[in-house]
Amino acid sequence: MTASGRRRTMKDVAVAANVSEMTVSRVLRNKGPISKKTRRHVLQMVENLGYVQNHLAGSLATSRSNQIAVIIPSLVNNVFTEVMSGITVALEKAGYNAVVGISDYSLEKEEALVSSMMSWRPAGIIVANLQHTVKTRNILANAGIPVVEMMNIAPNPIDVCIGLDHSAAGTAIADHLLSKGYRHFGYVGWNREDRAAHQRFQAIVEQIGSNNLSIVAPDLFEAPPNFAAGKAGLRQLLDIAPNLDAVFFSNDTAATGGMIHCIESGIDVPDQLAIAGFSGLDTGQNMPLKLTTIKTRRYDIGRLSARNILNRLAGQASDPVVDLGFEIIAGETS
Amino acid sequence: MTASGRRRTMKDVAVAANVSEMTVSRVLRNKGPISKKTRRHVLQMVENLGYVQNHLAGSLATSRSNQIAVIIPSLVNNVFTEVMSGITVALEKAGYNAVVGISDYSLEKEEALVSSMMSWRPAGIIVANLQHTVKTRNILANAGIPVVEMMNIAPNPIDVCIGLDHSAAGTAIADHLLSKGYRHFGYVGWNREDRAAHQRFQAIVEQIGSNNLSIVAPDLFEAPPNFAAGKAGLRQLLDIAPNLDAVFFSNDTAATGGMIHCIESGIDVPDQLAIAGFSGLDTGQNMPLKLTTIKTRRYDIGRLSARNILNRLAGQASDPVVDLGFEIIAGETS
DNA sequence: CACGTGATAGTTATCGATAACATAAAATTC
DNA sequence: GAATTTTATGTTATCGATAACTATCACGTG
Repeated sequence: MTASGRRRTMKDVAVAANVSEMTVSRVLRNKGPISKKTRRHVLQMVENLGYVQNHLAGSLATSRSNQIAVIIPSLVNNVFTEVMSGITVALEKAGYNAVVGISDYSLEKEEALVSSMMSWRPAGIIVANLQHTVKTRNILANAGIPVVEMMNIAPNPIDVCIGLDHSAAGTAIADHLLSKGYRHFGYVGWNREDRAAHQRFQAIVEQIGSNNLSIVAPDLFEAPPNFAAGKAGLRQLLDIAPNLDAVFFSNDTAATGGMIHCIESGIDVPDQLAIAGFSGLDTGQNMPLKLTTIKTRRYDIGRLSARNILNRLAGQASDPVVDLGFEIIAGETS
Repeated sequence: MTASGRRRTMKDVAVAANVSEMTVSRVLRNKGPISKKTRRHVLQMVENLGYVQNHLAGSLATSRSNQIAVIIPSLVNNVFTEVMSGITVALEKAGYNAVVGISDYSLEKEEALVSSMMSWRPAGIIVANLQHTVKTRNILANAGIPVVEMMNIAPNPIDVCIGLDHSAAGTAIADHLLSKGYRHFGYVGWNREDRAAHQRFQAIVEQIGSNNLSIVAPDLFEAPPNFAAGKAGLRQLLDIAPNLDAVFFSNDTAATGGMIHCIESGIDVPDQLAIAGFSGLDTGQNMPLKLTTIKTRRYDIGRLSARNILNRLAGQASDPVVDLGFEIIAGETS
């Protein structure tokens, strides 16, 4: 069917169909008036020649593209996978593509990625969190395209932010365990570069402090703890502080690992030790004991971030701050 | 710092630096001889103006880009996240970007994605698996860029394939359980659209059949089972066939769910029921009982797929078939 | 000291599309 | 049936860079 050889251009199609390039362009973009007959004929030639449009040229001419840049800290973290799913599904429906970069929780890498991606003149850009280098912020602020900072919210986003209030989430989960009567708290997590986790942690510490209690929070990891790290982390934490009666984990996956540690070590949950996570992942809700956690709307954060950009590209206005909230799941581990 | 207003072009920089556009271009690409002084000066102006190169124009002129298209079936599946990590890390090092599309295990969506992504003239393309529509295959075969089909291998890839032999993997895991003396087999999984899973399943069925034994494999799911589905799936399977002594899961996540079901239901693993997964994910290896499974080199598949493309772009040749193999993990669940 | 040689910088044509304007043919109006 | 829209198509200039070629200039050499 498609012949090999030199790359086909619009001209090839035009010649084959005996029309001008402009007509081909119009047919392919469904723009302007084209007779049914011409359209059919042109499309036939496109098919015959196996012609694929060159969006580089098109975008250069229109200075418009259907690519949306997305920069997230990690793909290993289940949370961002769900966010990404939301984004790609929403974009796909509108005929847009996501160009993904992984910053690995490094603001410097993020800066490099933003810079590099900008050079492709994306139609919009989605970044995670609100903390960026000065240069990143500068580029984004002057990009002239819709920017969404997702996951977290704050009063003054660069452009628009969509997510939840992590401080409030931290306070809420701390309150929950406090109200259940726990008094000896521990924390297993990582928040050196993960600003949102850090915010939650700070809120937890503060809330517990305001009840004149304290929390044991050793610096255990170099990255957000996964299942294995959560499991090992709880063991280490209990070595340091054996008399804890409740432990916060910085995410559900680590908390699930913690639960497994308890099962293995014969620690009774929640009577001997309460466990709380963050995210509300499926896995935690399907453990023998339903995990106490905070459910966030990850998929929706992705979906709405994408939609927000598409809407603004279509001329709609947007609130600068979109709070999708969160929900306490009072599980069986507390 | 960066002024707002009209987008800067290379010309703006050229004028500001009092040199030709070509000189600016040379400085920015580190190409051709440029005096130290001019280079410094030009870079200063770039900085001052906050100029960001327009790769659309550049790529159009050179018909070369630093974007690699990647199409995977799913992001929710942990396997592909690790693959993606491998890809992005490898690409990043070389200054390339990944453009990701999710096919959702649909060959039609894959076709649409391939078509759409090709229009951006990526430097290379990575797709998952070996099964594609005729049109997809056609486009890829005539794309004139390096193509990698990853995850699975077969004798005649479109261009290059990198992965493992799923039939052999199926045979191996079946052999393992057979050698342990299990005789009443069940299967929890999904393989309607997931060709690789289907291959493994077929090999399992065949191997078991050749020992004059059979396997109970109801059609339970609409998508690859996750943790919750694995858990529920095992329950359903045991309802149908209570006397099984060994169950294969199509992936580790589902198998882990199955283990949880056993813990909850007081089913003794492995004495009463053996469990086997596929992938060798971290989680399965950190359960109270180490999961019996097949370990695949997911990260490496991604990494090497990306490297393969980069190498070929640099003129190196490549074997058409790269088998990264697999490894049986004889865990404690069998 | 005239001349080749390498280092540095500039010119012109081009990549493949689309915007904006111009034109031709068909349909409508009076 | 001439005038006026409307519909369908073609022309030309342009988007922002780079390839390929050309033009300087400084410098050492026989």
